[in-house]
Amino acid sequence: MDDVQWLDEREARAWRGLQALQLRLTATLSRELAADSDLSYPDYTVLVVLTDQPEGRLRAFELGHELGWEKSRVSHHVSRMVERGLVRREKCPSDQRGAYVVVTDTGRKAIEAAAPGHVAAVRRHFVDLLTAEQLDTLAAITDTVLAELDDRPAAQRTGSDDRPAAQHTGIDRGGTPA
Amino acid sequence: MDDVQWLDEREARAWRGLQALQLRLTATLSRELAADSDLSYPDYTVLVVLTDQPEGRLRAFELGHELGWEKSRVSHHVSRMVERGLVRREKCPSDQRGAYVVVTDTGRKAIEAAAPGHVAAVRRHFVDLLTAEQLDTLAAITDTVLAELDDRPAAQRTGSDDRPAAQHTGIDRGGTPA
DNA sequence: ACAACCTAGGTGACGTGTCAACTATTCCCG
DNA sequence: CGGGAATAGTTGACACGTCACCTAGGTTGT
Repeated sequence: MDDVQWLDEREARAWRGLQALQLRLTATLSRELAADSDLSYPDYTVLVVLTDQPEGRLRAFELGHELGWEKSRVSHHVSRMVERGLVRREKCPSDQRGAYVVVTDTGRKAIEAAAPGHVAAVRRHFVDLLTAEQLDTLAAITDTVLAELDDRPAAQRTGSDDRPAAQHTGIDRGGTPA
Repeated sequence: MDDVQWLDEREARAWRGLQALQLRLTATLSRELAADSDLSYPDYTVLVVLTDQPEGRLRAFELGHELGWEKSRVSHHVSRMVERGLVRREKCPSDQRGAYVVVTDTGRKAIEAAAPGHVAAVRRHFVDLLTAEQLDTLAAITDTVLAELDDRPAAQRTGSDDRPAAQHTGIDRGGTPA
């Protein structure tokens, strides 16, 4: 039974590194975000997507699609955010099943206050440490892997099966923060 | 107040990609692992580290150190694994505060059964999709970023502050599974 | 029109993680 | 030796995520 192809040294280094990176980097970023704002990291990503919309609103399934979240995760997290006044739900006139998630003024203020610090943290701990070539290679890697994952639909994700697009920390320079 | 350095296109692509990758890849791997074994992904990583030890045992803080986990996470997770018979706790004779975490026969059988499939999944969804150059670049990236994170100790981690080493899926070819 | 099916969303239970606080031991230094 | 500081580990409260399941509303085909 032992014709298993274990990872060789090069493969293991990359794989272990990726896992450690994920663990430590997201922990650090979410801790720093929590320390100087009232937002958790998931809160932040939701608000980024919503404030990117012209009306500050999105159907729940579209939000889930942007974030790559399952619908139940969207629902649970939106409920928590509603309790804290960051977003509110509105019913959808054209589809009686539907629900809009709308950013409130409180939510807008919160992300505007948090964004500069968070982007700085992303730079400090990640982006600014890498060369342009490394960034491009990383993007190529993620494209490859995500493309393969999208072939196999992978359980109940909201929306159809192209990969999530948002989750940024603010792309454009000089627009609204996030 | 708007002298914030937002991310440019190249930076945003890499950063978004990394986040999406992390989300989708870990979700897929842990779902597949759960589907064809009785182990969660955290269970698996704990058992990998323990079964790498000659005696199948490690002090709790060493385990946390290997995994990059905080001590309370170690404690909580070990408690859950004890309930399911995968590991047990033993007291440490040389340090009265201490506790060993020891893999049980059940635990050993579980990881031996799970490892081949999991390694195959890591290959299928990740390692085998990338070139040697991409793997090396990725390892370089993670080394750089983790080195920076280790400078700023980052809250209560178990043990000292060099970065976690294990979390592999089996490095050597032909050794024990894991 | 009607049944079968699909889609949008919510819910409850439960596993997972973090933080803060606490106990118990050990270390270290005057 | 004695007392403060560091270390090892646990615990409880709570945020986060997933799964399985449920409801209700739309869609499609005959």
